[in-house]
Amino acid sequence: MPISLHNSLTRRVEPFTPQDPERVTMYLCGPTVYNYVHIGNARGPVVFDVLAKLLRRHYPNVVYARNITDVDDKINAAAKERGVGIESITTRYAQAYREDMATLGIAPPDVEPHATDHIPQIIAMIERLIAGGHAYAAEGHVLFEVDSFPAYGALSGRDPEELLAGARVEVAPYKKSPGDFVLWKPSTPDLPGWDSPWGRGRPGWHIECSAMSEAHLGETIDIHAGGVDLQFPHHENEIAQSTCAHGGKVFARFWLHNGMLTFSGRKMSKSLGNVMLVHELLKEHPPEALRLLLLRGHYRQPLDWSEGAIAQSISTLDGWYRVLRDLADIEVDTTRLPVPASVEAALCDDLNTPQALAELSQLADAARQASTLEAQREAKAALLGAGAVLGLLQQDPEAWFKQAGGAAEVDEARIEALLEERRAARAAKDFKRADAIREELTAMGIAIEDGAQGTRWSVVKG
RNA sequence: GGCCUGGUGGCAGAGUGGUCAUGCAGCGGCCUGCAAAGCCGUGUACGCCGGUUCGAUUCCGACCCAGGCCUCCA
Repeated sequence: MPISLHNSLTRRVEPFTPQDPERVTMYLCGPTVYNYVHIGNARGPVVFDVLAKLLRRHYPNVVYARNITDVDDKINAAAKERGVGIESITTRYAQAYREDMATLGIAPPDVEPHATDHIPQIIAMIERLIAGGHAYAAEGHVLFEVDSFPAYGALSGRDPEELLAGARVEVAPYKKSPGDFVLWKPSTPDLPGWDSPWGRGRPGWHIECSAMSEAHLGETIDIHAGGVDLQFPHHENEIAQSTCAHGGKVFARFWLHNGMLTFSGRKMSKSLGNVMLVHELLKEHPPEALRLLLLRGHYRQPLDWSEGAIAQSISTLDGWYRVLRDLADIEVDTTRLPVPASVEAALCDDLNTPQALAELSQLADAARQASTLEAQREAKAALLGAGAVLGLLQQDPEAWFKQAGGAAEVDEARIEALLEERRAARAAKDFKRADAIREELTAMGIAIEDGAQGTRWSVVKG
């Protein structure tokens, strides 16, 4: 089934055909590593992880790059504030980012370029831009000359003239035009810097992504993804830089933008101070529920984060894992899981994950009702296959039910002892005692179910 | 002010020019020692006003409201 994706360049859903089916390329703007990331920062990585998984089922070779920005004024500020070196900040938070992403079930990208490993490429690209008349040096800075690129503003639907009128920021005196942006800026001795034709300095933010995607994916890439808040100016600037550095070649054929995560209806952002750190959320909630929550809305729509939504996601996963637990003895070949057609169709339609999740619920119903061994095997494989492409349902059902919400400990021995005592009480028809034990377990945060296969327990998650 | 999204049942959230979204919660029943789970059944949903149409939640226009971007931002 062909994949269709909404392309921000045309504002339409278009059939996706790669430039080279033997090498499909995708780039996602990664984090600036100066602190832990918040859950809003994880939305893009999660939805585009699903896209990467989908693409890999359609094409033999997908190269997915997600960068690490490890040179930035915010990093410098954080290092100074804490009285530590730049590298101790970037190393620490890059590692924390990898861990957070992995815990959310996000597969590592094929390439994870670091900006500081690409300084020669950045300098070379800037030199090309200057040579081509698209950039100029001024007072130790190098600036991109927006007027040299007539298509500037096409992605975000902006008229360059109006942009200048709307500029809220004081315009630096060395700029030829207010819209010009920094490619290279000078560093003082206390700041990280590299020797360059323009003196010791450091790169601007936008040029990093252009240089890194060129280095690893080539001059024209198939898909460039990121949050919609990066559409302007970051992505617009990337297009300007890369197109001009590549003699007018198309930079990215498809631009995908995910909507913002909101909290009480407001964009979750560091500057508003309404952020929920992934690092903190993982202490209290099962990671899979957080991932599911991020996939419950269409990626281009805003999605509101709330405790209630987490609880709903947990309930949903409880239901699905209950089915898988009942089918635990059914053997399926997990190395070749099929993606059910209904789920495939939903995802191929501009990554409609809410629809895919609705289909997953149907598959769970079907699996629950399967009666013959063959039907059960098929239904379980379908459920696991659907889960695999979404990055869900991949753990042992028992592990799901027995894990605490976050880092809390579960005293299994004590639970088993109480359940054994309750079993004896029920056998003796001492229901008063049996119910008292159940209440005790409830107080411990343990729920139980009496079924045909005996009594099962699970941790009540928050 | 400019540009761009979106307003769907108690909540979340897809979708469609004319019979069903789906999930969570609720209600009734079956099952159960009682629960839980499961099963069966259950709800005058599509911001407002016009227009096009045999028929509009779906297309068009105006309006109201919410959110995002306008060089920190996923």
